[in-house]
Amino acid sequence: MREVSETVSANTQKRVTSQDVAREAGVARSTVSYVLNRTPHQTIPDSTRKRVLQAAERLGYTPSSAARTLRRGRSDVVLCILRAWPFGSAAGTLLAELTASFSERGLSLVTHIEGAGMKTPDKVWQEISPAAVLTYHPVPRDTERAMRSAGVQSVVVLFSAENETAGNLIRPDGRIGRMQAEHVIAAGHQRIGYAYPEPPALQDFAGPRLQGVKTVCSEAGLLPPDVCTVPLDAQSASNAIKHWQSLPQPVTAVCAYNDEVAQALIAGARLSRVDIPGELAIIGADDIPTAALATPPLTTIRIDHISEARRIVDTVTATLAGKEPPASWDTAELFTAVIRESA
Amino acid sequence: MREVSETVSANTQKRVTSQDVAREAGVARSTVSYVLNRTPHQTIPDSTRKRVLQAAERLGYTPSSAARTLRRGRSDVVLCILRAWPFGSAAGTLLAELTASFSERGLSLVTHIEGAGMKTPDKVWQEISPAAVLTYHPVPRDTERAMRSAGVQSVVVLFSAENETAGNLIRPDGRIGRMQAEHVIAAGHQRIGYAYPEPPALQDFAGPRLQGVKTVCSEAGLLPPDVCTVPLDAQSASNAIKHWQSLPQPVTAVCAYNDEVAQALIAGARLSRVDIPGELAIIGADDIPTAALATPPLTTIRIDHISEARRIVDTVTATLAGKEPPASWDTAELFTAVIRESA
DNA sequence: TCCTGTCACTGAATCCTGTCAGTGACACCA
DNA sequence: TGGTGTCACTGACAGGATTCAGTGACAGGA
Repeated sequence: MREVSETVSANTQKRVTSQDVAREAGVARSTVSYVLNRTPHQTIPDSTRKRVLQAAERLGYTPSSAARTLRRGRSDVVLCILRAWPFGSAAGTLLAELTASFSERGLSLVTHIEGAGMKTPDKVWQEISPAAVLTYHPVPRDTERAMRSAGVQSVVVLFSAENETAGNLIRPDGRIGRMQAEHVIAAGHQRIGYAYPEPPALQDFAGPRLQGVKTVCSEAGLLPPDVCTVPLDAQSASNAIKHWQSLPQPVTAVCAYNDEVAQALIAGARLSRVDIPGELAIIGADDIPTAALATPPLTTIRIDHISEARRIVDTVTATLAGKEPPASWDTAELFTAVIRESA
Repeated sequence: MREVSETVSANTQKRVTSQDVAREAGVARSTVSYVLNRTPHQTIPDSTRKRVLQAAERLGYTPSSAARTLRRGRSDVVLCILRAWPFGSAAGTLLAELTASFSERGLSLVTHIEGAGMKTPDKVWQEISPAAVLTYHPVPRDTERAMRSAGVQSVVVLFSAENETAGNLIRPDGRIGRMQAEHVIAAGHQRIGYAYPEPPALQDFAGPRLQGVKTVCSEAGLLPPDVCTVPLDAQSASNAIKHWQSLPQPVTAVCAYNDEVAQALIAGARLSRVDIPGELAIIGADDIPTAALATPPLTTIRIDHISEARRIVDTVTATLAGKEPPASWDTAELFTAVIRESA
């Protein structure tokens, strides 16, 4: 009883507004606003400024983001929408880097992970009217229009074959496939396999990587890579390996979509007593923390999330300022081959 | 030149307001509001309702979240604040489950991953005035007060020794440690080691788990577990294993903070040619996707993120409704031991 | 002395929505 | 015929911050 009423009264507490601060400092609301926002071309003597600042501090004033957003027509929030794909620690580090870079520009980043089995694609963007939306998957034309008319100024699609229009920033993941293939071909392998991930949500990522491998194979005059979908369990991986070894011209090196798939392959190889890298070379991608801990340690392609984040932030801020976003990626600093023992 | 001006004009496009919809449908603005919100006790004939709905559709009307939030005094957004710890796929699945559960209750979840090396702890919560804030780390008293006075109605701390006050929901991770220890003791082990994670951000999680192991050891009349901090590389893990084996009464089973640490131990064991589970049993926690793929497959404690999400959502919605949140967790359905080969 | 310009500040309009208090029109009952 | 009640809808205000267009006081120049 008592606790309930306490909770209620706590909820009922009035908000401290700039009006209250103005009263406390003995000035008009507008003056408070000018002081707090350091509005240019408004001359405020230090004495007044200090009075206002102290009053705000004393009352614990927090400006209402809703009111400010309403007035200014846009917020300082950037929304990143992620599909509920099984993402690993790579996403975590990228998000942390993005947050840091955006906050240097006065923007704050929030992420929305789409729900698992949701009926309607939800519309968080209309709940928080962000200044910009970032997605890692294609956005339908009319959804984009709806976002725009809801006040979103910049919609940046990070991955998608479809949305390759101006303002969008497609990470050149084909380059990852290229580097994988180049590495194993340089090591003397002549027939290459590709381990494709199972979850459909990963399509947009896997497609370009596979394409890179294909391109290199054809440039080198080799047969195209033999593609197997490899779910994350040892038995399936073992089957894939058997398939590759039973081909007329057997596969001796496999490029895996990412390090998790690569680790599945390692587990599968152990099951069928196939030696890695002796009988089969395996190269992963992403360089997740456990890649170095595998048996044998995984050769992989590392993605530099710091420079990735920087480029994304540059694009968004340019678009918000109405400028033309900068050109494309500096691939050289984005991807690095990490050579360990598996290939 | 042309492109810039196009961008600008695109930005300048007017927002479609409920006023526009009203004009289009030939009714008053309030009527539009009543129709769109299905306000109870307002009788609107179907003909008018349809006219309004169609007008809204035709104009592509999206209500301004800022104005609505301003008016109602609170938004329907729940903000989850995460430290930039190196989180794995466990966090991803939990977040997806949370999103789905919240959206059933009409709330949308966004996540803020705190930046890597940021000077001031940033204040996203005052950028989006959420209805509730969820954190996985302790919140200072005055920060909580500031949130409350900024309109946040419910602050729920999911993990913390300090914030064990009403309304907070502390996941009983001690139970995970208990289950790990009980499993290896039941298998006959007499001396237990604990592999503690290195990143300081993981303290709040690791502490309770370790405590659970300690409790079980003392209940069973064994020596307390020997604790080593194990960074995620094979060499460090190998050193830890050597240390455990050199003790007067050597450790024969290790409980690892999580599966990643456990995988590091496996890699370390391979380096020093220690057989698992023959010479050393290892049990992890979290059951991440690669746990089943390790060599040998990892015995671990799985966390049921679906029931975890449900409980969290129940707590938040109860608090928002002014009711007393439900009692504590149903541990039995939350954690399950997954027995594989490593212990 | 009068005019102009800067300083320091204020009043009011604006952004868009939710909601309360009405208001005609019409039906129903006595 | 007069009174009551529901229906279907409208007008106006509130919510908090930003910002434009002033305004009174004072200094400086002619």
